[in-house]
Amino acid sequence: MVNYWLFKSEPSVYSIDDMKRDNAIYWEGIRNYQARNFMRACTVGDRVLFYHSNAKPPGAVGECKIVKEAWPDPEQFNPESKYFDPKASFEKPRWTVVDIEFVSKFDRLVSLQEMKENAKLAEMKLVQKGCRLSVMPVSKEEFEEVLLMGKE
DNA sequence: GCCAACGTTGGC
DNA sequence: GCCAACGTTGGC
Repeated sequence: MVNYWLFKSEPSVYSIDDMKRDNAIYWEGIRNYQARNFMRACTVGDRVLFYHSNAKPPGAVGECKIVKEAWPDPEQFNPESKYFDPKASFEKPRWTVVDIEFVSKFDRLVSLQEMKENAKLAEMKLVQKGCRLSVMPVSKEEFEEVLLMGKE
């Protein structure tokens, strides 16, 4: 079964254009348990909305897919990394990454405001107040609606 | 740059 | 286990 997700990234740190250039990466640096647990539920072939947060304007900009399921985030073991976690060990890793691959960049950005204004997306986690999750599930219908909004 | 909404930490 | 203090996220 295919699941649908939304991954947030700050474009000043890593944008959809970086994603397009690199083609496939592991999604490093998630340090929130809820987001981590969603990543652990990702399966190969799941579809991902790529979202620009802290941007002007914030919004969905493209599509990716899961190509490798959860494995330990190597950054947690690296003292030089800003994602280093002294409480993590090889025996007991705390944090997880998944590998994603670029699928497409939207013709146009689908802004957060547009998504809030679309009645079909009223139940979407993203548009609900106080949602700061950087990895979150999306329904099939919501995913397809956002894809449609990103065309033309 | 501000600040609301959370999540995490650590003293007790 | 409570909760105050602190840190982070992310829209505006």
